[in-house]
Amino acid sequence: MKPIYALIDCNSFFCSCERLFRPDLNHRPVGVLSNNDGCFVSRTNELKALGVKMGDPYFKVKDLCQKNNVAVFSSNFSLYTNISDRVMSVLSSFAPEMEVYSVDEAFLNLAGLDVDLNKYAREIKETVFKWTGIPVSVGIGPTKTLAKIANNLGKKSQKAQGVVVLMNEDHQNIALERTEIGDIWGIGRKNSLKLRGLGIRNALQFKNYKNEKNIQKIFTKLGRMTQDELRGIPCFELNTVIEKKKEILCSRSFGSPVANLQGLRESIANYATSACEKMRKQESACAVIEVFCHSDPYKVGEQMFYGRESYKFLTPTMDTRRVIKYAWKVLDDLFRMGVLYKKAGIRLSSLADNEQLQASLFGESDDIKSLKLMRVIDQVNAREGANTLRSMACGVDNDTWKMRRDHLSPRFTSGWSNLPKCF
DNA sequence: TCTGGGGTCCTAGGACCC
DNA sequence: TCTGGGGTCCTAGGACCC
Repeated sequence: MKPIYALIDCNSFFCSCERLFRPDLNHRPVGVLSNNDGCFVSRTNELKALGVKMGDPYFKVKDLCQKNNVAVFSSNFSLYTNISDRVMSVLSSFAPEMEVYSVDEAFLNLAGLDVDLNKYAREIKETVFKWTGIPVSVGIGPTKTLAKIANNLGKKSQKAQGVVVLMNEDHQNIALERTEIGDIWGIGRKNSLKLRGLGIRNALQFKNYKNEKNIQKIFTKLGRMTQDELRGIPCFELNTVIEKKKEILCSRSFGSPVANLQGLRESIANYATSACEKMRKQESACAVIEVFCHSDPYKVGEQMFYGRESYKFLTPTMDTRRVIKYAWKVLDDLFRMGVLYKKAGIRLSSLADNEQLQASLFGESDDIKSLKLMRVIDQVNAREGANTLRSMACGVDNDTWKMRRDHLSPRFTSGWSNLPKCF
């Protein structure tokens, strides 16, 4: 049976989450900042109308925001994932198959359902809003890429009211003509420039471009598949099983620059700790770690320093202590006196299922005791709160490298003391 | 003063093997 | 002296996504 994809996308998701607990913000422009209060990662329509773009650094538009009474928030991911779970749970009742594509998007396969697609899409939208308070848009098409395009149009068009169905080719062609080449899912900045070089400006022209070999050559297999998807030929399937991550990365920019090795070591120990926690949660162990640190790439007139190096374990490990120990060795090699570091991070890769753990004849390996210890630490931290138990390597009371979150909303859904009060 | 973080996939090219 | 060629695996780097 041919698939019928519905893409459901939450409107201005992070902002909508903030508004849930602050209905007074419903008609005010709202924006949510990235970590470190760096740049905008979510904007409501009112904020977009003021000309603030995705990724705009906050400091550049601070005045504009103040003048226009914009409500600005630091990102509060525990709140957003909590709300996301609720939205996904509602969505899952509308089709037998669902792929959670990101924190604010999901694909459903509606094939085989005996419904009027337009009506059903509206029902999905209204139900999610009624049960969670989050506004969503729904786009429907025979391929994921067309569903994405339908969804985008639904968001933009007043008439559509957040719902667009693109199941017949005439409608598809009209939609594709209105879609700029860079707005197609999978066509980014670089590739849209190259396509413009071929005289292709919108999605319809891309669909009708006949030299497929050329497309394959310039834009690789993914570009070719995207072209077929525009033609209604499904190339990307629904991924209904949640797969284990193939690599786990944890990195942060520092609140203020770090010049000493101790500060870097503490930050890396913290990032390693949270990366390892994630890794154990999916029952994996890593064979390779990579540590990186660099200075501020935006500082003009200063030499940019970028260091990265990896370490390969003889046997995969899931022991935070072992990861920190070798991450520090790598870091000590990377460290240069006199560099002002702006960001550091660690990547765990070559992840294997932890059942495959085996003792090494040479060197260290995880033993039963260390596995048990890690389990206990994870359990305690799950119950008592993150970082209740942690390595001394993570440091105490050293705030220099920590990130800034000056506009954080209360933890409405994850801290009793922050429950909204009604009196 | 102030510019995010966490992922995936694809390809090219080198190393290595027979 | 003559110095192949195909397959596989790994890695780095690029591009993309949200």
